[in-house]
Amino acid sequence: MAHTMREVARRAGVSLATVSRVLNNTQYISEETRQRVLDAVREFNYFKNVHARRLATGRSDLFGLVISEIANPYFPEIIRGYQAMAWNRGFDVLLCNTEYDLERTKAVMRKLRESDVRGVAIVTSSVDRSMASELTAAGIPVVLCNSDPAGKLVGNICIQYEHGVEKAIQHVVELGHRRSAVIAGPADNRTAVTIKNALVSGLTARGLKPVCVLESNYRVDGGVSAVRDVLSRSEIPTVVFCGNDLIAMGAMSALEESGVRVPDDVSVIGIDDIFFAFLARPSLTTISVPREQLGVKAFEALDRMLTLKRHKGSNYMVETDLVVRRSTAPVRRQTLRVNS
Amino acid sequence: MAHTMREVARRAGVSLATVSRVLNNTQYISEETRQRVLDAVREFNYFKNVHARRLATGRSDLFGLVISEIANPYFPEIIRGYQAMAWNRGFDVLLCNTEYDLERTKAVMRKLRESDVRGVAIVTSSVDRSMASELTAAGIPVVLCNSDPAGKLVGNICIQYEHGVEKAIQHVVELGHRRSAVIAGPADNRTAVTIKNALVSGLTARGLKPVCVLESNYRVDGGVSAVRDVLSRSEIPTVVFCGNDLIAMGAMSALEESGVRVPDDVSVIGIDDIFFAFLARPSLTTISVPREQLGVKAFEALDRMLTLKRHKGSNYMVETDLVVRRSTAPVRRQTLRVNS
DNA sequence: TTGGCATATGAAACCGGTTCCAGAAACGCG
DNA sequence: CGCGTTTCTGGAACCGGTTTCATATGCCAA
Repeated sequence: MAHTMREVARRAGVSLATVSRVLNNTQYISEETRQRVLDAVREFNYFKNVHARRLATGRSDLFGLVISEIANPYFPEIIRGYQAMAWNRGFDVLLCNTEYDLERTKAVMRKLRESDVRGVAIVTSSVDRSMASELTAAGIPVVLCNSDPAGKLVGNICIQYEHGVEKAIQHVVELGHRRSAVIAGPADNRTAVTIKNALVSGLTARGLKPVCVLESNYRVDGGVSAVRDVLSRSEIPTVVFCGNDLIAMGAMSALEESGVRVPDDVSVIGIDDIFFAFLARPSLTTISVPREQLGVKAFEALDRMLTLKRHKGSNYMVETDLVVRRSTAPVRRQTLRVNS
Repeated sequence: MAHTMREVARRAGVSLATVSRVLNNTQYISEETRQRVLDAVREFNYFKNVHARRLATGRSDLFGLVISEIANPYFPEIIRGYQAMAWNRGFDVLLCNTEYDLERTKAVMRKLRESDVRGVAIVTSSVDRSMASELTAAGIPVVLCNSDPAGKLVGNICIQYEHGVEKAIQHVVELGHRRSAVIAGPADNRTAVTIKNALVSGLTARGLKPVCVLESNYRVDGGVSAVRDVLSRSEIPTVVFCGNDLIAMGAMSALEESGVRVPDDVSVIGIDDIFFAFLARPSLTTISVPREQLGVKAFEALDRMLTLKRHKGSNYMVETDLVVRRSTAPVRRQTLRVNS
């Protein structure tokens, strides 16, 4: 077992309280005593026990971050932004993934409460507000993503897909496209629905009403099978809007596999601008979401709620934008022929 | 503030100890008392405080995992494997990233000690053994990756690159290649050096001595600039071995940009088989590393050391294999011409 | 009837820190 | 010189649980 503060105190010939004061830089401590204590600390290679400290202070220097799965390339930048903020302020991050599983999500909420974290950012829409209320009920501030407006102990960060979507539509209109398709994310996902609606209404408003709107999972294989579906129909679109970049990559693969060239025959647009979007071939035109900034904002939102005496949350927003790469091109006039 | 066990005890009309017993399923407790306590718990929506529990038991139900950066696509699967093991056994994971920064790394080690985690897996070679010794000195078992042989409180998991490398070389030999190049990872990275040596000696042994061996960072841009270097030389290789998949992707980009076709003119081989390797165009031939399994093994190694009375660590290994995709092809006879 | 054991519960010590309160020493000022 | 401050330190309560030890009851065998 490691050394305790008592041992250090005894070694330095001072009281427990004094050691604590030296280590926390509080109160008046004579330079001489400080040195004696620090020497003893060094000698024992002493470390404070976080758990004891947390218990004693009643505060936990921990912030929670809830994502759905680490393997999803959407999250890394969010984590990084959030974690950087926390670390810089001397806090730690408890990273939890729901794995899209309800039981697991409940366990996560429980864990967060037990650890009495100072605040929790939930950046996946696989957790709905009612689950979060368990945290707020315990007085823990929460910030959500694309959820309902903020309230007591609840902040909300809205990703403004509209602007990016608008620019994307503008882009394809300029390229002369007339027939579009939408491959949205899962229908039970708040964000996916928001995006789908933004796309469909935006396209319709510009006279580009999609020839089909499909639902899919948020993974590559979802994009693959959705494209097969699209290609099996009578009317083939010249541009496909995808609910995220993974779907878009699956879509591109499947298109190429069927002998449809991207972007010559069909243009593809994704959402998120994940790290690999620019490495795809052709590199992916996509609506970028400032994810690192999202992580930063999420932390700030929590920090703010904690300092305010009335723990009223606020609404924040982050903007999206279009990143034009090589997966979009002008329409070709002739009709498309698809391989068997 | 949340409710405490004392309040629950008072509400249920029992003692503190009894509540603890009910909640931990220890000792003899009458069914009637149990129910009364559970009712009170439900009524207050009571949660135990982890910190208090940890302090009281002296154990921390936490395992540490040290990586270099979350944004690196090498890590997600490792994290997932490790975390899954921990969760299934009722443990939590404290995820720490060094960001390749020495100060930060020290802070991480400190943090891990303070949190008195049960064990730590260090799966990045940016942390050397001497840093880890701070943990073992405190009696915390550690498992490393591609490090020195195991010892007291130290386990080691070796990724057997040799087999995968051997198969990769076999593969390119069969394709008729004669001139190779190696773009290795950073020279100050243990693993990168191991791989480089395996490649160079393997290639040399098969009469394919590389025309050049470059060092690079482990990122895409590293691959890009390394390829520029390669192409500026008099002798152009027909196959390029890369230290990881990101380098390989950068290499492919840079090659295509210079008008060199992959795999027609030059074949490219990566290492790791990250998620995006199969999405690259052309899809990347690569030496796969079973990363999820690595995470699982790392946890098992720690678990084992903890149960053994003598905390002697063991050596483990995980195998690599070649995944042939589209970035490798038979050599073409004619000489390659490079764009300006 | 009594001794012994299993069952059920409470009182209190303890984990390793923080912090309040009090007291001592040193200092400044009238 | 005496008194109020400021500086420095120790004692002890406390955070919220776990766990040991002691006690009480019920039951069965001797």
